[in-house]
Amino acid sequence: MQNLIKAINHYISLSDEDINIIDQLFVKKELKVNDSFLTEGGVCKEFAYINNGLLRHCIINNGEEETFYFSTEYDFVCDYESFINKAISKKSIIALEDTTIYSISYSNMQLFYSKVKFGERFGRLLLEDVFTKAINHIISSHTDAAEQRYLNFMSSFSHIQQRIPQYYIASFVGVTPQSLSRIRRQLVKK
Amino acid sequence: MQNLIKAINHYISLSDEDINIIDQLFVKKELKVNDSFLTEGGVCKEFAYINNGLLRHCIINNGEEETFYFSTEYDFVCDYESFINKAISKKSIIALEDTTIYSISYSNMQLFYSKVKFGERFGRLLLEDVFTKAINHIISSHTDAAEQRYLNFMSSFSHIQQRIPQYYIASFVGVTPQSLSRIRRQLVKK
DNA sequence: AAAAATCATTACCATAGGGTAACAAATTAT
DNA sequence: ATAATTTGTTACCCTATGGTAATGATTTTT
Repeated sequence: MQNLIKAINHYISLSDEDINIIDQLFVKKELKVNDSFLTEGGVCKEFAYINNGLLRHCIINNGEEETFYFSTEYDFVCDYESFINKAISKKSIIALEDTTIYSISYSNMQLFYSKVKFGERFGRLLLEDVFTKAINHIISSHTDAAEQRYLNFMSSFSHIQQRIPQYYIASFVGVTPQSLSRIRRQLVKK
Repeated sequence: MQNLIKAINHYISLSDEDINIIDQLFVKKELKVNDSFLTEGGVCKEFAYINNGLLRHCIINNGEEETFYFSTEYDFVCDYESFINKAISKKSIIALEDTTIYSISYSNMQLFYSKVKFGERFGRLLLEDVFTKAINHIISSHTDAAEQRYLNFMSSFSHIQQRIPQYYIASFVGVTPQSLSRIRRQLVKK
């Protein structure tokens, strides 16, 4: 729970009372490899902090599963669209490694916003961060060719890059594993 | 100012006092065609609501200008990354039409968050909306071929589609104007 | 350890989209 | 109205990436 407190504290300052509240609202959960945090067709019922482990966000398109994001230790994870609107999600979030999370339900999250002194501000600041990353991701995928997108991935996710199989990286980069392999070969040449 | 109040009121309920505050914090501004709301290399010093008009978000890459978003009447507009961190922006936001905005400075925005009763919540809820759209955009550009991305554009921006030149649409879709022309021809055939 | 399964690489051909250029259509300026 | 400029379309060739298949390499299972 220490890490979670630290992560929230990064955005807002927490009183002892706030910490107590957080302690009561979040629940520790364990995911084994291949367990789902969220499954396509269900509703995302929790917002979570990853204490350790690695998750993969994917979506099925024309029967093809595409990986579009990775979340790892010290990240917050959620399908906001589904969580916020209690809407059916098209996404799945699946453990690539055994993962420990601190999870909070929707209703508890609302309590967090109202009871923690700067709770709303935390929500806003966290979203500002993730939104900013999302925009940069959009621009990169708009602007950059596959090789550069791969390099972008390698620098954005340098800390977890060795823990992810090539074919998921290929999917994230938006190419086939064959193309990624070719791109990697060309990069070695240089 | 009526429209702005309505737009904020969509997310949070506003007291008369709140409305008074908003009235004092936002400033009406006019942009002529080709005027910039934000210029590359500068800092985004304002967050704004578009009362009427049309803006184009772009970024320069290898000397090539790429359009990656459009904002129009009833939208909020800002380069969050720059605004929040007072950081140099790589983006420009330029008027495609004469545009009227209600603008608020960074420091006034902080006053908004603290003085308007549910100000922080407004910030969070608005970001939840824009973030959700961003994610869907990422997934679409990840998943869909050019023709489908064009169709997605046509449905997401159906209300303003006729007001935007083809070459900006092509850029948004991520193809050359020649390719877009080809795609459009093929769609007509069908 | 051997066999099976999974993952990564390479090769070959097919195709979507880029680049250049020419032209056509539409808009703007004179 | 005419000329000039800007925007959109078409054609041609080229390149990056996809798809299929075969082969190696690695990991997992027995």
